[in-house]
Amino acid sequence: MHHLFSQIENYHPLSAAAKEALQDCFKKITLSKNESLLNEGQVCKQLYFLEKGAIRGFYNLDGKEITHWFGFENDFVTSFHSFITGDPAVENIQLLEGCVLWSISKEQLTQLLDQFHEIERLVRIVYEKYYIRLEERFVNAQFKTAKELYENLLEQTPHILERVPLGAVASYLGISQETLSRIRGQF
Amino acid sequence: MHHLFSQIENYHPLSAAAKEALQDCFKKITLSKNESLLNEGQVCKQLYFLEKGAIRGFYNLDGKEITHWFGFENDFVTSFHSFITGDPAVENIQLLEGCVLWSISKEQLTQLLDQFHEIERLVRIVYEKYYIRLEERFVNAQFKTAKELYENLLEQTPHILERVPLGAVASYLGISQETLSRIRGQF
DNA sequence: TTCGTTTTTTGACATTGGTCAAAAATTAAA
DNA sequence: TTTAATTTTTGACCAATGTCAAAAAACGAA
Repeated sequence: MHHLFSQIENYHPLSAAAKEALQDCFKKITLSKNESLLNEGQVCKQLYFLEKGAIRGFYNLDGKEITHWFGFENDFVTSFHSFITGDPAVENIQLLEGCVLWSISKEQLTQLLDQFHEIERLVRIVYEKYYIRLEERFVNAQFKTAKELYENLLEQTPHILERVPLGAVASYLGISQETLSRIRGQF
Repeated sequence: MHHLFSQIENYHPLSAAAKEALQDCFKKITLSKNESLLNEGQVCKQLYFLEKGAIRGFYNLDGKEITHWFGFENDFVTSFHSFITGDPAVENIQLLEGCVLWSISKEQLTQLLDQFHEIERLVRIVYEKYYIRLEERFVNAQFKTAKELYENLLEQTPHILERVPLGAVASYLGISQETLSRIRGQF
């Protein structure tokens, strides 16, 4: 809990009242490797904070699993589209390692957003960071060769290569596993 | 102004007080084709609402202009990274057509966010929509052939093809202009 | 440890899409 | 109009990367 709040206050400091209200909502969850947080077709009603472990989001395309994001320590994790719109998710969320998570429901969060301007602000600021992150990833992806993508990954997020099976990394980069394996062999 | 507010209230309804405060901040701007809203290296201090016209954001890569987004009627437009972080922008914003815009400064917006919880909420909700849009574009882009990208564009945003020079569309899709031209010839 | 499963690597080959250069078509300006 | 500038198309060629199949390596469970 401590950890969660120190991260939250990294984004935006909160009053004691807001903190208390948040504390009452977040529930601790411990799950082990390969378990699922969400399966496609389900509506994602929870937002998670990942205290420890690794997670991936993936969808199915022509019988292949395409991993389109990873979550690690201190990431907020959810199936964003589904969480916001209430539509069934097209993606699955699965643990790559045993994880410690904190969970809050959309309902609870909605109430807190009504009650506390400062929590609305917190969320707004979190969104800004995540938007920028996504934008950077997007711009970085286009017009790069497979080799450049690999080098970027090595530089910017080497932990992904250390903690995630190669197949998932390849689809994350948008290249085939064979190509990634060959590139990697060159180093 | 009318128009701007009817769009804003589409995202989130506002009290009379909040509306008034917003009205005092937004300034109308009219610019003509090929003019720039922002050049790379400048800090983007304005958020724009595009009432009429078309805009593109592009950056330079190996001497080529890569258009990575378009703005059309009813879009909010800014160099997001720069606007949020205060860093110099890596991108340029240029008019593809004569435009009518409404402009608000970051300073003004920050004040309004302090004063009105409901404006903070408005912004939060706008972010959600734009995040989802970007996410969809990203997922749609990866693992598609050039032809599929073109077909998607035809289906989902045909106005882009009608109002934007081919070179800009090609880089937006992440393919070469020649390839786009050839694909287009097949139809 | 050993067997079976999963993951990663390697090889051969096909294909998409990039590049460069020039021609054609379109648009804008004089 | 006529000319100049810009945009789009076409052709020839080639490099990067995907696919399929099989071998090798790594991992896990009994």
